[in-house]
Amino acid sequence: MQRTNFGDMACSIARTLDVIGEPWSPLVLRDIWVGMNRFDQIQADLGISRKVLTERLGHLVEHGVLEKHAYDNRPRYEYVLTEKGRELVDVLMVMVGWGDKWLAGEAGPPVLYRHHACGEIGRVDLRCSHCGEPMHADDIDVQPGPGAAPEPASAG
Amino acid sequence: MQRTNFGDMACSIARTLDVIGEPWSPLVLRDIWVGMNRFDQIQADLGISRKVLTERLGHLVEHGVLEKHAYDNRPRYEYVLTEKGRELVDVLMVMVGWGDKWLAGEAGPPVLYRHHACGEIGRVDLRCSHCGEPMHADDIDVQPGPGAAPEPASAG
DNA sequence: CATTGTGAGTTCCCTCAGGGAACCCCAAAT
DNA sequence: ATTTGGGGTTCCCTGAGGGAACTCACAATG
Repeated sequence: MQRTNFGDMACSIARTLDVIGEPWSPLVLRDIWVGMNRFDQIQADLGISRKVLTERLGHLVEHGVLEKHAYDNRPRYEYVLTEKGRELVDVLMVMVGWGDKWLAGEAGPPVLYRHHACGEIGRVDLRCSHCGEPMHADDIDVQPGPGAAPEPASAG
Repeated sequence: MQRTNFGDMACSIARTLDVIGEPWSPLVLRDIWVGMNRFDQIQADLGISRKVLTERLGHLVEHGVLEKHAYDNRPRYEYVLTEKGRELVDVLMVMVGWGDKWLAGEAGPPVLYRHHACGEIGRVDLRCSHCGEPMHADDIDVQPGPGAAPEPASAG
């Protein structure tokens, strides 16, 4: 719906929302991430309208997050994550972490992550790329970068 | 448009989207995070309709992400992040990281983060809570957790 | 050959959410 | 008494999402 164009704002959050901010887009991405690569699979899993799914897949392909590959002589396609798309999954993983902690309730988290490197169940943790210490909202100061908007303050 | 209710899905992504998935919500959160705590400030900064801003602030308060505080004898309020809300900012920080890398272009990132712990400009990095090694989409296997849905596989 | 099946969309109508602008309420300040 | 300003409401209009039916290209089947 998003009539306002977020992509033009000098803010990486708004720009990212321009790519996956529309309703259903993150869930479409999730499905493809976990191996549901075909139109009807995703449609059935999410219960999304076919019209909207068509629109979302097109949008994600257009933005280079997905690629559409033919897998048959017939007109059959599957959608796969690009490198850009796989890195976008980072955002989903952090959403899962937050949802698990604050919204899962009694039942506990719906899924668990087994980390290849250590073989254990783990959660994702945010750390500073420079020093490796935890990095959260209160651990940083936000300051203008090279691509900051000229006058009206905006927050990246 | 009679949105499908994401909050009822057995998926922490969908549940998180139920809280901040609506258009504008992440940008409202961002504004409050960087210190724009008042209705008219946010409205002017984002160019959002006042009606929608009212609705979004109410929704975020209702879900415990924001608190509404009177700051005057007059009916004046400011919105502040709760602990739950501050942790939600993690999601925004990762969105910023992705947007900076893939969408910022020539101009470079609109904002920079200075990390209190080390004093340096840093980005946020995802690591395994168990072993501390990098943790991204390809570094994990997803498996059902205690709160998984009974039959239809869901990923989240 | 005609029929059936299937994945991947299109098309159509209906309702409801977002945009925009005007309006309202309350408590200072003048 | 009137103005100002923050914090919303109310109104109408447009357009996006839901849902279901329809289409299209090809393969397999009888």
